[in-house]
Amino acid sequence: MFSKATEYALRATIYIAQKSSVEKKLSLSEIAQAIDSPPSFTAKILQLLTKDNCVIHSLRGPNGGFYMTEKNKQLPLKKILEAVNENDLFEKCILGLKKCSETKPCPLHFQYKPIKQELIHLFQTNTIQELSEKADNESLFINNAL
Amino acid sequence: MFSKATEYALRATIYIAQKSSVEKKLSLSEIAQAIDSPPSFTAKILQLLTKDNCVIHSLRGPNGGFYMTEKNKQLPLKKILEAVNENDLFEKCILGLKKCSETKPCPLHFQYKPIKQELIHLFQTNTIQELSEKADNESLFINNAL
DNA sequence: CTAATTAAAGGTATTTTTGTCTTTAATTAT
DNA sequence: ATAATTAAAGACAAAAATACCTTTAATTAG
Repeated sequence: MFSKATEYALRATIYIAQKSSVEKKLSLSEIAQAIDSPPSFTAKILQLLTKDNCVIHSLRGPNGGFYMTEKNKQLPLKKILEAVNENDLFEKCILGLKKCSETKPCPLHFQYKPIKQELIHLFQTNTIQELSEKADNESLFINNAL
Repeated sequence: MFSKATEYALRATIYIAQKSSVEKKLSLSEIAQAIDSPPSFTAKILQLLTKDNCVIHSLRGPNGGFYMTEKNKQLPLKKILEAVNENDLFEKCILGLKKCSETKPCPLHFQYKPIKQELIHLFQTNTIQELSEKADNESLFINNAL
């Protein structure tokens, strides 16, 4: 479904939302370990997420790291997809046809349409905060450990 | 969403269902041109689809080519995904977590679940025949031409 | 001010996916 | 039988995704 980059972006952001604040920043190594991702590759993805301070913030130096403001945490999940340039995933034709549209539909177009819209809805309506709260509770998790 | 290989597999199969029969076989070059895919790469994918004569049939030599029996055309789209080993796509966790399950769900698990099931349903209930009939009609198409 | 710490930036390496090309085998028409 | 035609098989190449590593810049603690 998603690329590894996008999966790491989603997991990392949920983790940062859950554990960080303006006062408490998280290091790259903590994040990568928590979400079970390769540190250096994760660094690249976190950089994308900090572009324009859009989704997460970062600060260099001792006690620096990655963090989110309360405002950031209110952003929809869609913002994460935008940051890693995978926002158009759900807009694409499921058969990979460039010209597929309402007026020139592929054979699956109208059956895929409602599903596509549910996916878009899912990422538009859920805030990062909401997801991180779920990850707090019970058996919900975001790492890959046994 | 899908890999190029899977997109080509779906488009090629729909085309073969639409245009071929036991009496009328289609050459690789015709198929690749019709669905706008690289011929040699498409050959590899068609080979997968002919394994065990599962989805399509092929015959070498003059007037040979690829074709489907009426029985083949009654198969669900899912068979195509199985042939190209992308059948488990919809089973996977949307966050890429190996251990995500009903009892150990990721934060998106229960929201993604119904969507996942609609996708599975879509590929299980639609036969190749049904899709190719849609591609026959009106403005429905399966190539990438203008 | 200096040293330590941390992310940013950029290059490199590996793996996977996608795409191409050549040779072989099967089939058919003559 | 022979030549032509077609897919199968397998080697090879290019591109993209993933992963790693080194240097630089920013920040802070002392």
